[in-house]
Amino acid sequence: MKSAHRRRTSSDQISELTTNRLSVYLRCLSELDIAGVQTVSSQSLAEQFRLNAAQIRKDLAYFGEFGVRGVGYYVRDLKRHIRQILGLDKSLRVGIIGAGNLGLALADYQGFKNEGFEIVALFDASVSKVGQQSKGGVPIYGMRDLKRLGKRVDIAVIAVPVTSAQVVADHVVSLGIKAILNFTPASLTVPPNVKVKSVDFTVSLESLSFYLANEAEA
Amino acid sequence: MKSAHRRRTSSDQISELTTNRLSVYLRCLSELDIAGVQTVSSQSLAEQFRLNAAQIRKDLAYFGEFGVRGVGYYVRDLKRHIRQILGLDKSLRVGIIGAGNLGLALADYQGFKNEGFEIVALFDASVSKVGQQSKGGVPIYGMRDLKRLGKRVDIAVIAVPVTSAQVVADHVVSLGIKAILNFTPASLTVPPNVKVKSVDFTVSLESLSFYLANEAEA
DNA sequence: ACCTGTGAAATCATTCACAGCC
DNA sequence: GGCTGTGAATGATTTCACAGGT
Repeated sequence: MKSAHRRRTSSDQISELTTNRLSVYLRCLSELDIAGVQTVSSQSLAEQFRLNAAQIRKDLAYFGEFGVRGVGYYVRDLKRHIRQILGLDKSLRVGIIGAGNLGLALADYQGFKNEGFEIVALFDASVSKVGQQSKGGVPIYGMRDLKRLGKRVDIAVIAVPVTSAQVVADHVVSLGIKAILNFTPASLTVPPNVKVKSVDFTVSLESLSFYLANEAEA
Repeated sequence: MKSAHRRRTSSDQISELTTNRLSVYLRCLSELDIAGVQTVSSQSLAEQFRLNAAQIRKDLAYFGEFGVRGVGYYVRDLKRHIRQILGLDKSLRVGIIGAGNLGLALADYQGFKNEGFEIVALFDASVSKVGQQSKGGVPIYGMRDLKRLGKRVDIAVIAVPVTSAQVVADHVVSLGIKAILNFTPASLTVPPNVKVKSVDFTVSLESLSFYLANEAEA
C-alpha cells in the first residue's frame, strides 16, 4: 500500500472501547518486552485475551501503520507508539481526594506508578488526617490546599463519601482540572470539556449477582 | 396490551450493559424511595444520568411490564422487582482474597453492605496477617482456610498481587465458586460456567490520559 | 395529557475475508 | 507461508416514533 493512511484528526472520535483495549495491549507488550520477545502478531496477541485478531489490527490502524506484513509488530516499537497515543510519554500528576481506606489504598497502589503516573498528594477534609501521610509516603493535605496545589494535578481521583462527591467534583472542575476518576457511585455532572470515568464496585458485584441468579444453572 | 409479554427464558441473553444499568436504576430508586417519591417516569429517570428514556423502558421490558401507562413506575414496586432480578433478594456472601491495602479497604467498603452483600472473610498468604481483622472487623484467615470456608462464599474478590492472580483464581474455581470480581490487571482464564468481572484501575487512568492528550483541546 | 411497551430505523462495534506485501 | 490493513458483512445496541392504555 502506498501509505494512503489518513492521519487521524481530532474530530475523529475514537471509541472508549478502543482506548481501553490499547491499555490492555500495552500491558501485554510490556510483559513481552521484559520476556525479551521481539515481534508479535495480532493473532498471538488476540489469543492472550480471547479477542479477535482483526479487532486488534483495526484498533491500531486508527493511529497509523505500525505492523510489518509477514512479520507482525515489533514489540518495542509498538509499545512506544501506544504509550505515545495514550499520552503516557509525559508523566501525569494525580491527586486523590479523600484519604479514607480507599483513597489511601489507591495512593499506594503500585500499578499507577508503573505506567508513569505520579501520585502527588492526598486531600482530606478531616483535620486530624492533614499532615499525615500514606504508608507509601504520599502526603495528606487539607481541602483548602487543593486550590493551591490543584495546578499541579492533571487527574483528580474522587474517593470521598458519595454525599460529597458532586461538591468535590465542582471544586475540582473550578480549578481547571479536566479529568476525573470517580470511585463513588454518584453520577457526576460536569461541563462537556471535562472527562469523568467512574469505577463502581457495587455495579460490578451486582452484575455478578445477576449472573448467579439467572445464568449460573451449572 | 393483553399481556402478550413473553416471560424471559434462561436462553435469552441479557446484555451486561443492561444489567449494569439496572444496578444504576436501583440505586436511584432507593434514593427516590428514601425521599418519599411514589412514582417516577422513564423520562425523569433518564435525565438523572443523561440516558435515553426508551432505553430504560426497554431494559425493564426484558423482565416484565412494571410500568403503568400515563403514570410511570411505582418506585417501591420497581425497586423490589429490580432487586429480585439482580438476585439481591437473597443475601450473597463475599470472600476477599488478599488482605493488602486494597483488600482491607474493600472489606470495609460500606457500599457493599448496603445492597445486601455480606463480607464474610478476608484471606491472605502472609502468616503475620492471619488472625488479625480489618478495621471494620472482617477476620483474616490463611489461604489454607479457604478450602474449608469456601463453601460459604458465593463471590470471590481477588485483590492479590497480579503474579498470584491466576493461581488464586484456579483455586477459587476448584472450590466451586462461580463468580469472581478481579481487581488485578491479569486476564484470568476460567471455565465457561464461571463469571469474571474485572476492575482495572490502570485502564481507567490511561483512558483519561488519552482524553487529556487527544481530545481535551479546550 | 401523559406515559409505557415495542417494532422499525439508525447507529455503533465486531468479525470476515481477501488484496497486497514481506 | 505468514501477516497486516481494510472494505464489506454481520451483529449488537441505542434511539426513534407511535400505537395503546390510564
